[in-house]
Amino acid sequence: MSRKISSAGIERLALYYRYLTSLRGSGRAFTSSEELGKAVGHTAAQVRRDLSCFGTFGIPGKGYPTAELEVRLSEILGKETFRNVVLVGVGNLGSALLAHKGFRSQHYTIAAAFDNDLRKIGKHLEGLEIRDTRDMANWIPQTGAEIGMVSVPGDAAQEVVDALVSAGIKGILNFAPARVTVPEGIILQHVDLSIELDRLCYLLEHPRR
Amino acid sequence: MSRKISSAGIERLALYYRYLTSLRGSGRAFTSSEELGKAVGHTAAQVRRDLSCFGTFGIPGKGYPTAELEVRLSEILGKETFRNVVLVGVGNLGSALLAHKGFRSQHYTIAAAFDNDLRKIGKHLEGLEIRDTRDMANWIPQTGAEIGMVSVPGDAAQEVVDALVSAGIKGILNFAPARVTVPEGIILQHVDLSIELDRLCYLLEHPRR
DNA sequence: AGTTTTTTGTGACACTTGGCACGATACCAG
DNA sequence: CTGGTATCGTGCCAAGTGTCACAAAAAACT
Repeated sequence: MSRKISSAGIERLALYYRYLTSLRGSGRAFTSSEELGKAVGHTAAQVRRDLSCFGTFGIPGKGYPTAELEVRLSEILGKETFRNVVLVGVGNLGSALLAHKGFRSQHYTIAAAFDNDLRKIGKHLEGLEIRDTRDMANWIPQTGAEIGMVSVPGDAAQEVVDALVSAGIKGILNFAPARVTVPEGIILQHVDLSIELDRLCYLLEHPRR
Repeated sequence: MSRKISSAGIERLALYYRYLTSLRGSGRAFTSSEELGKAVGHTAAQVRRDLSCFGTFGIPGKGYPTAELEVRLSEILGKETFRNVVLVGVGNLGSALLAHKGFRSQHYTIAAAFDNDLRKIGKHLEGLEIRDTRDMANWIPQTGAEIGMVSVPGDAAQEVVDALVSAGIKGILNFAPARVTVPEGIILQHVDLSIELDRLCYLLEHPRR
């Protein structure tokens, strides 16, 4: 067994988990790789390969026990408990992230929000006081957050990321339209809206096969 | 020459383009694969490989002419002209997308916005009247938009996507936390915020290498 | 109990993708 | 005009990723 899971595989795991939670109330005790595959748009073999990276919980002839698999996936994905996240940049996108209901159902809580705009600092949004970015080093450690979401203008991104790292943040989700660098050991993921559109356009105009 | 560009490669092209536009005012007439690579966090060889998919515009010993390369990339990415996009779902995230300044600078215009909430329909946001989702079939063709962004709750996503396809939309950027299916020939891309966080968490807890 | 059915886990394979290294090519200096 | 230097384009290779197909195992049925 045991191949290393790919980055795309992690995404699939999260999708399997989401499907299992949606199944939770239905009384279904078992599901199959085929069903899981259909639910997330991949082949049954892909599902089995992904799951096999973490041991064998399937029962030949029967499938996967839904409850058990859900628990196991929540462990693998680190969702056994709620997880605090901090947000920097309370503009349009940042506000939307603050208000986003989906995070909570996925066991994420935004524990602090920061901005450098004096007109925003001190205001409350979604029950959270917006604080000065210069206070990040003080506040972030108290929250226990290891993850930071960055939604500031592109030219402020590197500076903010550096400050987050100094404050002890270990993983960063960067929504700013700028490529930034982080020290060794810090995990960085980009979510770049314009570039997603660009990719879509390219694929529209250059049909594959 | 000429290998097919990968999906990740398209993203890199968009980054090269972004870097070149940032260079525009600087008077630099040439750049090199090494410089481009450094700017977007990849190797020089990667840059050359990506660009070589579309012909040879580099000059050995000198590099790439910035102005010419920028034009060529804008053609490849379909950015010669502004492009209309429609938005469905004017909740938190949808509003943020409407207000997002970055789209305009990347030659995208949101030409219509739809929602099914009667309290929102008819209101104006960012100079755009929010219309009833049931009118999509009438309005979308007039906009000439080929791309739709979907930011509705997960359980409404498939329905909305189907309606967009019926209205002639060819490419869909789906922000809803649900996997949807589209007919052959329609391009679909997912941007799933919770799953990006999940991936980050996984990578935090399972250091690679 | 034995046979059939279902579904898993995985070895093998094919394909994709990124990196290296080197020949080719254009500019530049003398 | 000739040699030197910088940089490109690309053949080749190595690593990573998804698919297929099949043996093995559990369950269901008679």
